[in-house]
Amino acid sequence: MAVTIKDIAREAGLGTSTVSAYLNGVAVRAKNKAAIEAAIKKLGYIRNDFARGLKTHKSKTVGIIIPELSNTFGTTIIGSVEEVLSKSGYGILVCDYKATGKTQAQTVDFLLSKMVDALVVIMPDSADGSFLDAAVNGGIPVVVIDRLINRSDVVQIVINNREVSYAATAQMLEAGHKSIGIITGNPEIYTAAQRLGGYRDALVKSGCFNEKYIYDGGLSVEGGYLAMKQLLASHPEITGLFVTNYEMTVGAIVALNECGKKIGKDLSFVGFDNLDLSRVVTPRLATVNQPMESMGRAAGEILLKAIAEGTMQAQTISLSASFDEGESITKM
Amino acid sequence: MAVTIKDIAREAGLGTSTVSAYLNGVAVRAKNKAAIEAAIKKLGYIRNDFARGLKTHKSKTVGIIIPELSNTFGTTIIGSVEEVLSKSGYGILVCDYKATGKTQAQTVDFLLSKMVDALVVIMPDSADGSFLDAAVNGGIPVVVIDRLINRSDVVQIVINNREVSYAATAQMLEAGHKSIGIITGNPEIYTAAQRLGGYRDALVKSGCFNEKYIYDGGLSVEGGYLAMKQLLASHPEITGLFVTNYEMTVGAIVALNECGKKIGKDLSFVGFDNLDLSRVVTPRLATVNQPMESMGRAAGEILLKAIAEGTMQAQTISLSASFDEGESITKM
DNA sequence: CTGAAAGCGCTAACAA
DNA sequence: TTGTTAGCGCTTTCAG
Repeated sequence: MAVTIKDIAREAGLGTSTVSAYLNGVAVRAKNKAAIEAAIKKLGYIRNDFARGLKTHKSKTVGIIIPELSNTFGTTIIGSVEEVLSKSGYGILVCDYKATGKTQAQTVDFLLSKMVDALVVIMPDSADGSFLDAAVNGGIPVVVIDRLINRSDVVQIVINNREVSYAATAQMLEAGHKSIGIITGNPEIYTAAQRLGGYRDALVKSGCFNEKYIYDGGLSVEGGYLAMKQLLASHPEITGLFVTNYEMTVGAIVALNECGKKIGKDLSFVGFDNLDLSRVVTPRLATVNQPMESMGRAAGEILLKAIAEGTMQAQTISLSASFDEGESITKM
Repeated sequence: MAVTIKDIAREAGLGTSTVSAYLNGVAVRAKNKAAIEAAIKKLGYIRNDFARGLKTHKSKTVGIIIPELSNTFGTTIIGSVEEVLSKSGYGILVCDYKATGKTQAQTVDFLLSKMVDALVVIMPDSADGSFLDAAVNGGIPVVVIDRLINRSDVVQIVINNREVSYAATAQMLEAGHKSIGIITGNPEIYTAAQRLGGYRDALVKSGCFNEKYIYDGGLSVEGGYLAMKQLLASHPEITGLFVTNYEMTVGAIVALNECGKKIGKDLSFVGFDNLDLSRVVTPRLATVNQPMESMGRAAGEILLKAIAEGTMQAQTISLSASFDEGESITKM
């Protein structure tokens, strides 16, 4: 069928192991090297990684699991993971499971049968980490990003959600706002709970906390939009708002525009993640910004090291998000 | 090492071929089926796709080549390709080559050695399609998306760039604008040339064409930003603007905001791709919208069919982009 | 319907 | 250094 190492060996008048050695960077006599290179070019040889992987039990690919590819935070992370890995010759096998109705566990099995050397899980479904059993039992290093799960045998990378949310909320309090709302996600989700926690801490401390000002935006553009509309209708006294992810921030702003509310003027606003959006809105949005590139790069480097050393130090890494004041918080 | 089909066979007291048959959906005696399933569960068997692929010459993965993962158009396409493919049990191997300094040809080789069953190329570098030689010679079906290349043996999916750009420009002409600028990319790039062409056609036809009103925004946010600033400085007489991709649209709007120019009021504006952005800008942006989901889905379906049939009908498919009037074009 | 056995293309001893 | 050879785990004839 395809041209194999055997064909090259015959063409070059050598044994297969010599060709294999050359292919793997082992020293080969100069004239043989030339002969092999000529044969490879002539026959158009391309290595079969399946045969190699079958032998070596290494695939030089890492699996990436993400709920959906439409999430900008997620794709940004994937990009920086890939950048690090590809420099070492690794490829990434990306699986989104939401749109396909698969579970995380099924996705892990799928990736495992593709012999991935490591796994990156972005935004795991829940704190229950049992879906990673097969991977961990198989000795595959795993890095989880964005949300903590109950496992002490993987590396987890998160941000200081609570602190930065506290800081964002405090900023509005300092500007004199007393009625501050939040649009967040289901509190069973780690990040949503943490971000709500920081918001709550700040408000409770200053005696301004009001349970009624908490809205669930389902982490989606649509949910953020709806939550914003509801908030405007039921609590017009609110003068400050904290929205805790990018998609909901987009939705909330659409709703504000539709209702003719001016950001900064009618409502002080803190959004999440300074992606395309906040660069475009007037006035410039105050935002909490996650260090996505660092998160992805860290994941890639940790995995590369783990693969090379055959072992990985389980740990939880908390990176710091930054707060950009923008111009959307007005003094009362 | 790992648990193999042999272990299952022994555990179930059967031959390996029986287990293999079961695994591949071939009928097996009920009691044997039960025994196999029990053994699989007990031993935690996961199929080794390398061994299978080595035998079958199929990997059930398709390679995706894209310049960079930070491009929203690209990741949206990837998402819908993946959605279609994963429903048939295929995985995607994603390679971005810009950030890693690789060439497209190297990326093709990399993917080929990973035994991908098909290839999707999003936004190829140039019209020179020779980088696909190895893939096509290897009999692998290829779909190219967004930009045409010089090859008659692959499927190419593009949009009606010229027509829709003509329509967008005509819309501003009809509103009474005479001085209409464009921010576009290097005309050596297929889409940039086509979009500029549509713009030019419309303006030439109405006698309003001015070479000086053409700005190169390098297809990037930064480039769009800079081009917008230059345009405002050198040609304040311009009252209408067409920006020909998403990133440059973002950049241009940032620049307008910074300069205190009101969209619609000070400058009529047509952007590209109604992603998060245009939903958020006030007034609602007029945009040319590419059918990204359809493009990705078409690519996935064509490839699935090509793999199943072992042959693919080369063709160029032109899908229609739509034009959304928005509220950013004002009558003069 | 089931079992034995021959490879798929490659790597890694081992011997030369 | 280089050639020979034995598998890696699976599918797939071919008998039974």
